[in-house]
Amino acid sequence: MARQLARTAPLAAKWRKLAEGRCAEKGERLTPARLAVYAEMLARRRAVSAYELIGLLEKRQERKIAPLTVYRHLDFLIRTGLVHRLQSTQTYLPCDHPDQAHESQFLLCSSCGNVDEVESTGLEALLSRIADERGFRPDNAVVEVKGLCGACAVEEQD
Amino acid sequence: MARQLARTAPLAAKWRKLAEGRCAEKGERLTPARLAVYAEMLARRRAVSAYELIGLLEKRQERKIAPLTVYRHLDFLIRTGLVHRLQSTQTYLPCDHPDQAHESQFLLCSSCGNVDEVESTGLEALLSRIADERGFRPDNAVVEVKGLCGACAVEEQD
DNA sequence: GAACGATACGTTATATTGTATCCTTCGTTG
DNA sequence: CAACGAAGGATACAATATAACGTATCGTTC
Repeated sequence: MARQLARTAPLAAKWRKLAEGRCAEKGERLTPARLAVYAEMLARRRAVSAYELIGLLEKRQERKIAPLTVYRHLDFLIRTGLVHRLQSTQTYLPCDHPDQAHESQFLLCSSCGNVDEVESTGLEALLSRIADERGFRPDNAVVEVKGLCGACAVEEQD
Repeated sequence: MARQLARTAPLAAKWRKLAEGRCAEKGERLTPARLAVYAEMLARRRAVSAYELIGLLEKRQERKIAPLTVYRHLDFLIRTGLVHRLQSTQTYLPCDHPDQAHESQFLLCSSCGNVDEVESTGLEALLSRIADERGFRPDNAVVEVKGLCGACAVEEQD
């Protein structure tokens, strides 16, 4: 197992602490395999598909990894709020707001692929109100805006 | 071709007119095959997956239909605003607001599967503002709220 | 109406994303 | 350490979506 640990992407203490904290809160176990997947995602800091992630992990660990394995780890990471799934691109992104669990909204740049995670309580409130008016009891909301990020919008003007 | 037309789901004049109007606006062609897919979707009036739709069409037309065919028709229907794609369930739903093109938000019931299409200009405005504050130039927004519809929420109380 | 370009359609194969099943391993707890 | 439940692994497969290529159809222009 020491070998496997040695082949995990470097993980800043900040993120490790965060993961430990979340697991403690939710009564989940933070295993090396789970941590390895999280570390790999943090090493990229961008949205990756599940299969991209498999490739990255296989390369780092020099062994085959079954899709199901990664999907289970992703489930875990999403359950604990450490990772978000972007529905409109079927990709996964480590949460960028370590402070506390929350609902997020995302701005996806269709040019450079960058994703900006934002948190608007105003938007959440409005969504709640809209649901409420229709007798709908909301559980969770997917809000993903596609467009051009600031940098790419500027470039395009030229 | 008469055979194929005969095996198209019935399509109320209202929806046919709508499709014709949208095509005229956008310079698209409204072919029998496209209309058949639209009619099939309207006959269900609920969100269906692409492969469900293939099955329905194959049954009605008594012949094999390649996935790509249906995906192309779906592209067309989405382009013309006649159909929405629900990102969080990878399903497709005929638009329920025939008046004019628009951005929609969706309330998806996780119990009965019903989808309520709503249109909130307030929400759109807020999303624009959030994007604008970050220099993001929005193109289109995915807003999909999962939860329990009124009817299912009541049932669950028992 | 013949020729042409653009759009739509069909077929085959394949890529991508995600699950089912079954068994093994690990960690805790008594 | 025995027993139990959670986590991990292997194999197979299901579901969703696209690539590449050729053919047919439509609309225009001559």
